[in-house]
Amino acid sequence: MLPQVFDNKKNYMQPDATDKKILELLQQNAQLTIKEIASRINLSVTPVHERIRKMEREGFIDRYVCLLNRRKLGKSLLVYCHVTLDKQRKESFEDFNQAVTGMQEVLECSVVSGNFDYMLKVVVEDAEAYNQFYQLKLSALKSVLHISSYFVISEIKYTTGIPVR
Amino acid sequence: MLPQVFDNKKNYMQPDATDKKILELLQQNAQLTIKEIASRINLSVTPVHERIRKMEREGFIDRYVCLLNRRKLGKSLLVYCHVTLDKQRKESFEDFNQAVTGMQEVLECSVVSGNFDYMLKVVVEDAEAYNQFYQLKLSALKSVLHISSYFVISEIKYTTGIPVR
DNA sequence: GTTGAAACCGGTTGTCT
DNA sequence: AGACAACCGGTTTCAAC
Repeated sequence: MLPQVFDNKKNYMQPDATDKKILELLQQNAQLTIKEIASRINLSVTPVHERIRKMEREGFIDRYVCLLNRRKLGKSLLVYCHVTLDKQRKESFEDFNQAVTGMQEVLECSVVSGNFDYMLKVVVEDAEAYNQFYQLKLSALKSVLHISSYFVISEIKYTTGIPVR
Repeated sequence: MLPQVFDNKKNYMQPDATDKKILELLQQNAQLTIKEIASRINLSVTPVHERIRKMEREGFIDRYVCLLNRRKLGKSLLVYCHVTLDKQRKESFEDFNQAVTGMQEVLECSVVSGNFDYMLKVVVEDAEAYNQFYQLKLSALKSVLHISSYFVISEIKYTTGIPVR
């Protein structure tokens, strides 16, 4: 008998071609009924249902959300920021991570390679609201040394769907 | 009687506080049943149902999607790119917009203010896959003059939920 | 993997307040 | 505009193939 470490194939399960088709459809429209998905990929409802549940259990499907129209809700301004931290302070990164996680205006925040430390994506009402955010929240953090702001003039493409082929 | 241009309040309908609570919940978890939402905001199912349908009709709710775990699906590398176009060529922007819209690796693409023209968010398998994308797809476009790539080392925050308060 | 059936539950609609 | 109840359709589970 093989030692346990070699006996766990099921933990490394990967979606097959059929699973990937299902994921593609759900990434575009999570409201599709199982019935509808089944008919599009020429299967019956039972296996489609089982595949979806399995992928949810295994963590391939993170969660289901609705996407709102930010303009309609008055959040017309999108800004990408480059942030550089003060490396002198040992706890800068932890402090900044925690602060940013709590800011509703910040949709995305990543540590990046290059001549600055963080890339942020920020959503606010307008230029004045961004000024408030910039002055009172972001640059107010002790860990922040420098910020560059890039205002979005036109959104060409936005999708949450990752390639699954 | 008022001229027609003043007689269209319904076209400028905005969500009230109850609507916004519903949107907040659906942004976090679109699988919540109407029943569950109703109980959380102390209403019965009928008004919740009507409010959701209205916001879908009016375009406040764009669509419902499922979010996948990109690492589990082998797309481990996230890259932000700054792209500068060749302004000599009149049709550069249209060409670039169209090309990028068709690239599955590009999740986000925006025209920005500043010392470059576009901000892109790209998802690929690994460094080698990014090299392929960079060499064969992005820098292969005639309209592209310059590209700077910023590799994501650590994703601190990612949400699709915009602030609705 | 398929079919069919059955139980269940949520969405949907109409009526009433 | 909200509550209540009845109906309909999809989900979920099961058995048998």
